[in-house]
Amino acid sequence: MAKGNASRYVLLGLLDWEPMSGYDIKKTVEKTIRDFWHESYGNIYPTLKKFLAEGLAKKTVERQQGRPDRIVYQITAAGRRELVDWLEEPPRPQRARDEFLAKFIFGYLVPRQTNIEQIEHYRRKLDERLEWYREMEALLKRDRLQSRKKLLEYLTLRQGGYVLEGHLRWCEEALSALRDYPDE
Amino acid sequence: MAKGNASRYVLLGLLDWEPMSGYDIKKTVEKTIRDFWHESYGNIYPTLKKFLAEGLAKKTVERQQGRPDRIVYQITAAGRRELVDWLEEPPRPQRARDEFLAKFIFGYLVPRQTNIEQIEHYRRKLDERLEWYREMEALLKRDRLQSRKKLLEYLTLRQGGYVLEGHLRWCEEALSALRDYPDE
DNA sequence: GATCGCATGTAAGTGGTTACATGATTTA
DNA sequence: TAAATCATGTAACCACTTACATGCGATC
Repeated sequence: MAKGNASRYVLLGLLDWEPMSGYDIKKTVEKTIRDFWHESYGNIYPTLKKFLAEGLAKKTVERQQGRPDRIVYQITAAGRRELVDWLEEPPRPQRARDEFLAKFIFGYLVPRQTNIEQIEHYRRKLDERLEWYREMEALLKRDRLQSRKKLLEYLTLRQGGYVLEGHLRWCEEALSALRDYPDE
Repeated sequence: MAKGNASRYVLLGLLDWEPMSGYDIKKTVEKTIRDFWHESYGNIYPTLKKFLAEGLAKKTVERQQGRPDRIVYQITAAGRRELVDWLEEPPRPQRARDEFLAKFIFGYLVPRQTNIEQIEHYRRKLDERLEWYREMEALLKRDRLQSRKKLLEYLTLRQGGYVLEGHLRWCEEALSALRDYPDE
């Protein structure tokens, strides 16, 4: 039975994409899956060390001049087995925590104008994500038929697109409802 | 400056709705905001005790026959001040972690049929949420014009609706793309 | 001369969850 | 008679995050 620790398996999955250093993992997360995942160095480096101890990955050290050594981790057969075990388990029900909505629902305690400003701020963030999304979509759309791996990458991104669209529509609805609402 | 601990302020917010026991808080979360929030007793009870120590809430004990005492917590002026401070701060950027998508994107390591089954499982969960959503929407739609508090409650729910819709559409797209995909 | 990118790591702290303990009452 | 509801709590554990430390080379 796999551990409940999803982060572990995401790191294993990234190493299955290709051998990487801890630093590379951070970059890769921020470039490719940042819409639904994040990792900190404080989590990455200790986890990679555990992989070595458990035989789920092996390392090779790349000496560099004028730079620290790169420690590149490669997934092992045992690592891939653990990853597959986890992949086959049904995902655990998500326990949501949306800080924006939490603030929003208690927003009757602050002026209406504050509610509006917070949605506008939220929308600007969404616009930034949308820009990133469009670039990624253009990139992935082309080779989505190459392999199931590519198709799954593309579809994963697409979910982000649907959700973004939903959020943006909501912003418009919420803004116009609040602007129309009479002052108390 | 408010602490980074959002859970704390959600509990304070719920106590602002009305005085409640820890048990009530759990029920209220599951009935009204479960689409974007969750709480465990192991978090609720210690937090309520801290509120007492910090003067953010006060308690009254309701004796009952044949049942344990109910300890009802009521927010204080100081508690409301802390809550408002938090509400006025811009929400911190969300650090997403979606376990379903994490499993999905590495799904090329398991049979295509597993990918399909996991989406179907996911969609069934969404259908359950949709049912709950429709009931709640009918309830809240009526009195959304009563007060800004009600309007914000309704709008919060609406975001859930937009996101649900997006997820459901995605399921259809992903299922048909995967069903069409040739076996390797 | 400051900051950014490269690159690795750790120690202390945070913000919880899980599992357990208790026990009467009501419902299936 | 088993399980669910009511009701409170704690102790052990977990999965991280934050802040710090190091240090060279390149860019602004």
